[in-house]
Amino acid sequence: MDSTLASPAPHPTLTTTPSRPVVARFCPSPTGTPHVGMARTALFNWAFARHHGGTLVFRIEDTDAARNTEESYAALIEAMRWLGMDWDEGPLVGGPNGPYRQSERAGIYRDVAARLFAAGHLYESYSTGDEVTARHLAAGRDPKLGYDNYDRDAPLEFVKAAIDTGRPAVLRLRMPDGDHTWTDLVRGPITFPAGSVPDPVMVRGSGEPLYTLVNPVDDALMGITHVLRGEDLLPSTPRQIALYAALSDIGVGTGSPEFGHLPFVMGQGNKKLSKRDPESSLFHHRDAGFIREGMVNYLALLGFSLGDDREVFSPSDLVAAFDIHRVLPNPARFDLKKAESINAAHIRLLEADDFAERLVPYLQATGALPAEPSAADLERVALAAPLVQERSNLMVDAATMLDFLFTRDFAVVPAAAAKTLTAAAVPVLEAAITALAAMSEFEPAGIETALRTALIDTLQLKPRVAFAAVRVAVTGSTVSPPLYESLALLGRDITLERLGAGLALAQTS
RNA sequence: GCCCCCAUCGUCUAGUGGCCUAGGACGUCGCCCUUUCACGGCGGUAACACGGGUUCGAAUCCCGUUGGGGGUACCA
Repeated sequence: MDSTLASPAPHPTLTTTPSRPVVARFCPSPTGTPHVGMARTALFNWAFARHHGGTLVFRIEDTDAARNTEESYAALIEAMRWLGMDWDEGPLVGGPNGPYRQSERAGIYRDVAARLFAAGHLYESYSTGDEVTARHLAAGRDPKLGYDNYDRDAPLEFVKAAIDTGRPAVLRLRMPDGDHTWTDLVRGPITFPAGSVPDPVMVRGSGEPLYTLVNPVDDALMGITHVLRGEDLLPSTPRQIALYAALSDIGVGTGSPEFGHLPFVMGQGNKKLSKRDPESSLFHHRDAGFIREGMVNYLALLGFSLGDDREVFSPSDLVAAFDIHRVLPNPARFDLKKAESINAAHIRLLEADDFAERLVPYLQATGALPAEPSAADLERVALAAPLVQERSNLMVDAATMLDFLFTRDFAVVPAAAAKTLTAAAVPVLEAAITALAAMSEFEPAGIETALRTALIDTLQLKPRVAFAAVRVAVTGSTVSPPLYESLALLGRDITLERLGAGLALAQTS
């Protein structure tokens, strides 16, 4: 479904610097299970890099040893692979600027921090939060104001007293004077007024570097040209830009990348999709039956559109059309209904054998298929899959509808039995059994003829009444794939057996 | 409190001053097709937050208000 798209005019900064190839990055922290908002951020970086023929760096920000786990690191990789997003530098593939896990880069940060300090960009700060507040109060300022930059030129006695008590110093970045301004790729010009950004802490008293230092240092060292990230990081941009300038000054990197702040992905109400919410879990949706094309497509629609009225598109369509300047600045709600509808469209687009193949794990998850299905099992899946491909929004819908064909402990859904397998169904099932038992060859067209003759013509029943009883008795549910094909696939023996059991149920109702 | 961001149908969006009595999709409602469920088809419902400007003309530009969100850490 690739198609040629009229490309909108590229942004000036992207066309006037062709000598600077795009290097984007995706740098999650391995905490918890992959989040749909995180996946959307990864997707936009991936699409951006691929659209511009650039490089995608995948970096793991695991400096917080207390919160990071190997398990979620593995989940991150799995998520990227499932969605089909490849990377040019990072875990598993390596690259010229490794290592790509921050936990393995401690020496680099120590070195850079020392040089920044030596050059005067970082300074030692001894003030505690209480002291800062006390100074604000004494000066008649709002005590909620942030750090007051006091230690830039703290009196010698203050410093000596602090050292005497054994209090360690943190290292702060000396922010430049004047307004802090940049042109955001999705929001346009943004300005933080002079004095509104206090000198931020870069290195803890313990000597450990903070995210505020580590993230820009790696971006500089890895040659990142474009940073696309969540809008929660927007207020931290001024201090990052200041850091890039300081880094550039000591010979690390070549200045600031461009920034684009992506809108939040919201849940119900006006809240960010929380990590506690199952709807936020990428794998939850995969297990529920989203296919990667559907998930990628829906995620792309959260803040982006092609501009025409086309909403169903492939990952390669996305790459071809992606334009960071078309990304909307306002938050988008994750709407499961819409997501499922997009997913359904992609399921229908699948080749029949591809769909059958992807169905296997879902049939295994329900227990319909064994862990190692036989060739006959797979053959049966291939024959049955086309019956449900068009009627499934999610892969589990398909697996659920097909369960009656595979299950060994068949049982009619109680609600369906109560509704359909009543006394009125007795003559219907009796006639169906007689008609089907008399058939010579058990195939769909013949089954249709036999049932229509016996039930519609002879018993003078409405089709919806006649077939409902047969459907429930044989498939266990009022909802099923097309009836004649289903019976044929099940085979005559099992069909008659289930009709007999259904008849017994109806007689005792 | 202070700083920043955001604002078109319930939801995602199209829309970059006239093509807009605002288009599409999801949802929802009704009808058609139909052995169930889907698919498909037809039709309905429903929005430019508010107030001022600028302009011959504003959903589109500017200002303000209101509302929502984020930040304000020796978390990331």
